[in-house]
Amino acid sequence: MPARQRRIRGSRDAEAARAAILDAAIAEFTAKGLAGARMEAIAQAAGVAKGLAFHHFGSKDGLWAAALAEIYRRLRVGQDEAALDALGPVEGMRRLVTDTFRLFRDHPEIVALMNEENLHRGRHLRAAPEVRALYNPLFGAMERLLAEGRRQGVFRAEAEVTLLYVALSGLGYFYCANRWTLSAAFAGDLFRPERIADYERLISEMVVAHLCADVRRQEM
Amino acid sequence: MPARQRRIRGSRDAEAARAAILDAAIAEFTAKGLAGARMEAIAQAAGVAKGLAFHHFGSKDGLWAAALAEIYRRLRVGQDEAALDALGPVEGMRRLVTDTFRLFRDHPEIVALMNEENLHRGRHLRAAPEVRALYNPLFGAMERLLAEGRRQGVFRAEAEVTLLYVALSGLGYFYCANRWTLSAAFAGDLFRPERIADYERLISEMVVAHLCADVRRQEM
DNA sequence: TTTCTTATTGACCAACTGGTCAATAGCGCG
DNA sequence: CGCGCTATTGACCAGTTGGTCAATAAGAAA
Repeated sequence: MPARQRRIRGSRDAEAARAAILDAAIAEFTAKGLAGARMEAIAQAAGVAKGLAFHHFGSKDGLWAAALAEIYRRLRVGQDEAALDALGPVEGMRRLVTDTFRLFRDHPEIVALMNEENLHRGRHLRAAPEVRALYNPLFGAMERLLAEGRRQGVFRAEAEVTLLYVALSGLGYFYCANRWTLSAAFAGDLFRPERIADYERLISEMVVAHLCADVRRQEM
Repeated sequence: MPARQRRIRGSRDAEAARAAILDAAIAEFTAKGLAGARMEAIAQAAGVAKGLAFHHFGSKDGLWAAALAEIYRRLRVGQDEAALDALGPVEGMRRLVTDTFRLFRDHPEIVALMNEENLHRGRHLRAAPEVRALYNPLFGAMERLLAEGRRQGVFRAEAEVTLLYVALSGLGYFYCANRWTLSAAFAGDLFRPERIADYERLISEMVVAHLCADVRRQEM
């Protein structure tokens, strides 16, 4: 068997160099944003010449687009929709909320790049139509949870999946994206483990409570 | 009576020029971010020489800090906590959710600047301790709503105000902050009026359902 | 080996950008 | 009126930055 993998045409290991540049770019973009990032700094962190980054990615924008695609790949693999079905509707939905929260917590680069991409009105993302398909399996799993919940009679509220997903993501996203301004504004580090645990409990209860709630609640 | 206001020492109207620069800066920062913004573009949009911006704000960072302070001022005046008490616990809380959502929807500059400030780990905000006090009246109003709700027996869940506020804000924030990537990823413009109305209903129900829910819900 | 393709480098550049400064022009004050 | 203070300008600058390019190295193909 060949030692590792078929080497790409050219020199030592083009694939590895490309990956190193991409990793360094994600780190730099996360810390400085698109406009604030420096190609020289990225190349240096990757241990290659600056020209090589342009050789592999064409331009700063090209590198950004590649970084963004990689981010969405990580987002997809972080959400394990297969595991949800086995948990049943209530626990499955709760798990989806906490997993999404954890994903944003553990991957600041996802949050940072999504923010920056929205600053540019999703220009680079619109050019990547494959991203849309990533959400299909997740939405499918959510549909199944909702249907099963209604069948069992525990879920009484109607819910549209995409809006529900937006709400559920937002609960986790904001906490992570605005970590610094929130901490500065209200005092107290939000990322202390017990605060995180409190919040995780709050938001999963919130989603479940809504799904289980009778649509006609007592009017005060 | 003097025509308008006492003019400041110096030439024509320093205050007006300062305000024009600040407005232009907020617009430019919103569109391009801190690193992407150009001092020359800001000055041109304000109709003044670039040097004047430095004269009034010292540096790009100084201008950023001033813009950020102005943003938080707008955030405060957009939340009318006095009106909440009159609505009673359920409707008051619902109103708080929808008002916060509307605030982020109508003021993209708040969302954009908060995002960028978090990229810099809240460095500029920590230097502005007056921001902390802005939240006190809001938190006070929330506390009163919660207490009244518990007294009436409609709110059965325990809730800590700051975490509840984070959750409630996140529901509206994410929808606006990620408008472009969400639209690109799932197809369909999120800002069509009926989608907004659907979402508004969803998130206010979500918060209220949680507060009203019995902590011990039926386990599936 | 020779050749062809491609990865990789380091020097180089033209454009840009935050910031400075000397000069000027209004305005209030004595 | 003349003095002093400050807003305002436009020219200027030095450091930076995305991007280019000719030269080189190194594997694959023949």
